[in-house]
Amino acid sequence: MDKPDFEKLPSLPPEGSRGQAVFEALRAAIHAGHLRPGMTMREEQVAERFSLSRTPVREAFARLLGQSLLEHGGGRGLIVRSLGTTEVYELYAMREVLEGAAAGLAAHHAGPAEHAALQSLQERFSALSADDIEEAVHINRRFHDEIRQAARNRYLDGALDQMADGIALLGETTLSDPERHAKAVTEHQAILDAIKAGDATAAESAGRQHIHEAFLKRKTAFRS
Amino acid sequence: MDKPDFEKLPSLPPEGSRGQAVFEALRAAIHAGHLRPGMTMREEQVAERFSLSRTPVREAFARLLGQSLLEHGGGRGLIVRSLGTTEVYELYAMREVLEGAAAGLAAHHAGPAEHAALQSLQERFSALSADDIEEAVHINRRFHDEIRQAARNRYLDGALDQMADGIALLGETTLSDPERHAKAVTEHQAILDAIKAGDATAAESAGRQHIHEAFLKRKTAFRS
DNA sequence: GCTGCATTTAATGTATACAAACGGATCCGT
DNA sequence: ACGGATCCGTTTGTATACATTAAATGCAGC
Repeated sequence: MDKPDFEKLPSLPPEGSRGQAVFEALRAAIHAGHLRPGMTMREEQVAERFSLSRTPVREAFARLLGQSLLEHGGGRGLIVRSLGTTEVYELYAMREVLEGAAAGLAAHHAGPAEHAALQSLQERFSALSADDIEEAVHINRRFHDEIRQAARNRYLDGALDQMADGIALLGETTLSDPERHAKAVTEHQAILDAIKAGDATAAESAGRQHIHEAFLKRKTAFRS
Repeated sequence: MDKPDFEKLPSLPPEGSRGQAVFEALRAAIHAGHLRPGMTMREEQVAERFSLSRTPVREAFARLLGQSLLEHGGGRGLIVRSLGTTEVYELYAMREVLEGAAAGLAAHHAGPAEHAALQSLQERFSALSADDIEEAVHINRRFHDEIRQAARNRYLDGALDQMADGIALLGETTLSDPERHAKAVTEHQAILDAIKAGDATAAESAGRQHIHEAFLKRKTAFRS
């Protein structure tokens, strides 16, 4: 249970209340990998780091606990959750469903502007060299975000946010493998084609398949 | 923006911290219909009602805000969220997906004991007289809960909880109509048959269809 | 009589002080 | 030396007091 490197934590966004700002900062830190599963934090530590009192920190912790990003560590602070193999399986099973649903809904609702945006992202994604992992992750995220927006469903949005939190806890991306990147390009193309054709059933199927492939890749990474 | 009848609020469960207790009490009050959309609450009001300070109440509010059950009412307290027609559409679209997924996963994972439990609930549900709405709602909920448990996916669980919160905000059940009850019996039977047969595809389809029918019923109720 | 601004007021946001609960270490008894 | 109970320190849980902010109100000017 090592301690996080608080120096690297992002500073607080000035918008909104401090409590919400702390919440977002910690969530961002987990997503950025600065806070990793197993790390422990005390309320006072975080409060000092951000030059605040414990009160807004507690508020942030309450929300993070509610989203299962943190858990009580008995006497010794709060712990960044780590996912067991069962949970990873469940996470990907759910993500298959949700990304499938997002693609399906996007096929219904996406307009020409969104088709073009997706097309552009897809072209940039496929043109990337295999070693530029950071950019690949970035564009991949924007591609999926665009689909999510086109789906126009705030509940789906919320559920996908939960998925993103879970994936963040897992750490390393599956896109680090060049072979996986190449496959992802093909899978994205299938999703995009179905969305442009307005074929919800095909889009849903392609979306599910895409996550399923990522899951298979993730599973092999486990055993190594 | 009337004020809630705080007298009818359930008392605090003794387990856990007071903050969590308040959270659950308020959530239960919304589900029970004692707190209805548009009602406003101030921190101090709730604190007095439960003989607490504002601190644990704030913690509860933070979580309720995180789950979009409450929203800031500007200067005048917090407001129980009310759903616009767009959100209702989105809610049911998402619920179709999730209940479908639950049925599909249940078809994979459910064992004989769960088949029997579902069968029993289905028989009790179909035997109900048309005017016993309260019991119908109760058994209906247990039926869906049983499927959810059989699905064995905690992320799906969380997402369905969100759906339940949203439905609670809508108020009246669609089961109040005798005709709807009869249809629901048939639809439940289709889900049950598919689960018992281990046919995930059919189960998912039946689950979606069931929610879709409820949605159609809900839409007609709007216009009245 | 209406509009705009200043004032007032009531609510939330934050800080600090205190209480309770939990773990860990130590000391006693066997 | 080993087991157990107790003491102590640390950390969270709660209460209260203070700061801040945003809406409501009243007044003045037009």
